Amino acid sequence: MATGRDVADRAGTSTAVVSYVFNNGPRNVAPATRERVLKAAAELNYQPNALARALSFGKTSSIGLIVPDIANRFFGELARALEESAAQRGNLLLIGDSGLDPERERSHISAFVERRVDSVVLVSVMDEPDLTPFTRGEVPVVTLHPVDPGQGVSSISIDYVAAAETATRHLISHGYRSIALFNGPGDSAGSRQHLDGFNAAVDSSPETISTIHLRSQIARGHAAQVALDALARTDRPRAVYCSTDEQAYGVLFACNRLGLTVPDDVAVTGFDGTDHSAYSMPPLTTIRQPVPEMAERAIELLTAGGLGAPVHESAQFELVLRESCGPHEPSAASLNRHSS
Amino acid sequence: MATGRDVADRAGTSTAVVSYVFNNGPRNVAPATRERVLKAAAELNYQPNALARALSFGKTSSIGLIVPDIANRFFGELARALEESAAQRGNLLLIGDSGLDPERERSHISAFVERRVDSVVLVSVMDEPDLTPFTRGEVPVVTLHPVDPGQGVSSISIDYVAAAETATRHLISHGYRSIALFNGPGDSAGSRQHLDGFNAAVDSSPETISTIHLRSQIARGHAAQVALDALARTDRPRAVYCSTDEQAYGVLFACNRLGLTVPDDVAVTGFDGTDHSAYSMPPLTTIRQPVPEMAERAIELLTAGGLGAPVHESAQFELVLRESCGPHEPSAASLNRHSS
DNA sequence: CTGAAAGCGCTTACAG
DNA sequence: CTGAAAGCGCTTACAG
Repeated sequence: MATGRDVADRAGTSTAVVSYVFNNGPRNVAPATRERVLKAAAELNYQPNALARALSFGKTSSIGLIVPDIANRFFGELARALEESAAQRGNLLLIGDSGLDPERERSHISAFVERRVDSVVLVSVMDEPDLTPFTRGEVPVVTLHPVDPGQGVSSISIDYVAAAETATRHLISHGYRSIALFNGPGDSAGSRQHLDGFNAAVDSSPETISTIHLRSQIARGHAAQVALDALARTDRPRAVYCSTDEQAYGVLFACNRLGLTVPDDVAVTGFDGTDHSAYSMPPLTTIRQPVPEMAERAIELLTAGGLGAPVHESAQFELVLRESCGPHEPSAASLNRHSS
Repeated sequence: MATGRDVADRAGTSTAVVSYVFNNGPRNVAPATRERVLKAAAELNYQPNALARALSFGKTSSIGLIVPDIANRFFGELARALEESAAQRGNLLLIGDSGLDPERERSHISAFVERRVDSVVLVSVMDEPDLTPFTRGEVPVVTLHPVDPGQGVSSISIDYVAAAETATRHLISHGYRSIALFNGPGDSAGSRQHLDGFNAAVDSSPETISTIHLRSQIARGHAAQVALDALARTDRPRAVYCSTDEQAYGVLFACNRLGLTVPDDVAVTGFDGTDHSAYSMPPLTTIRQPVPEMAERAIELLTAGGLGAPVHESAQFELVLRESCGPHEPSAASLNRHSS
């Protein structure tokens, strides 16, 4: 591939001038010279080497994104939004998929710092990811979930506990007295937050609510299996709070297989609120995370320059009322928006 | 951040030696010296700069992937599979999302060649993407859809026409005589292939089949809208062949809204066959693309070294029989991936 | 086994 | 307005 040297030679000038014209600065170039350079570059199909540029310039104009599972719609929508916001500021978004594997996440973290991305957006698969490669590499990061303030990185996230409580309360307000918490796998910080919010709603209810706890992987198929078992029992719950939309789809599927009608036999709520939640059968009542806003804000923080003191911002979730919980009153709809 | 120079100084040696120990070659290093280097590196949190490394080494060990829409499950699964295959060979997969925008695709293409990825996997949003940046940058590329052989790049893809014909034939074999082709937007090469396969099946049928042509964006919501209009009519088709699973989900949703039962009132086939197709209501009969195999093969070609003559390989699709077309015979059922 | 030096392809003060 | 030169942080023949 042609280099700046080749272009300079052909244009009868120096590499400095080639650089000046390709960067519109920092020095002026005589119009005639600029023409010659452009012409030579075109003839040689010159494509500046971004590696060399970044090395001497000290910036790669790229932002890394690490997500647990890129095939999950929520992260797909997130990547799309981030990419858009990054592109608007002239940054390239590099997406790394951990495939739900901590080891792969770690390897992406070091790959990104070694490649000197300017900053990174992280959604970790771990409770306490090792962020030191970032901090000692001085690369600013914002996580999109709560993070220990001692880690020295920023975060933007909704209040999961409050959101879980809101959704559970909604179920209770429908009169359901037997509710399942359908949580994620393992004992992660995330699943604890769902549990806390769920319990808060149950405990503060004047009525007695009977609860059961179910868990499954996030994958739809696995959730369906677990739901199939749990809902086949005669003492099945009247409603189920799901910690992700994916799991809710699995529950919906299981109900359908068992001949159970949603919401008449079983009510269901989801969590995340990607646009597909409007097209499930029935459409899903769910907690919507404000993905575009979170993405925009994350990129804003990251491109604002320097790593100032870490900030921890909270984003507003929204309980989106649809059909999976039963009919709701018009007034209830507006009441339930923007809680917390 | 610490550099190799810093490490060398602290270890009382040269940068060459630092390089030798971090790369295990190409020269040997005395055990004692290696220890000192490792120790110094650890103390300084040394992270080799991959930019500089790539610049002098002439390889970035990274593969670019460009997809039309990363939020689409099919591309999500593809990215996951590619990432896996790439990682196994010590390569980082960089994912670029075009967001269905030709301009963004172009910008990713140049971004990737400027950053000197070693090779790229492309799924274009265009019929005839401009591949010259790749060819003149000498970066090997494989597209995952048919491509003009004159372009000088490789491709791996299923035979869309044959697949479309297979699915349509299946619909006809169920006895449906009024079939809609639910195609993608615009007059792309892709939609023409679906049309050709569809027509081939219809034309070769001994029975007369009445057909109508519908089109929508790939997005589920848009497909649902179009289906809602088309299926509300009294002369609605008895079956609909969809060019993607996403559109099929939209059709399923529309049927549900209209009180139509699938497959009793309307039969539906999808295309792509991501794992979610097993969990729609009802589970979707669809054409499955062998994503893991295609991904593995693509990475294999790309990492085999050098850009030999472009190859054009065809992958095997599979008609996965489920419930959205009506009951099928046991013999056919052996193809059924999911049973309930 | 180890080091000084050139080179990868850019950018940018510094002189002219 | 333009060029020679140093520097970004590595790797790797080439000498010792």
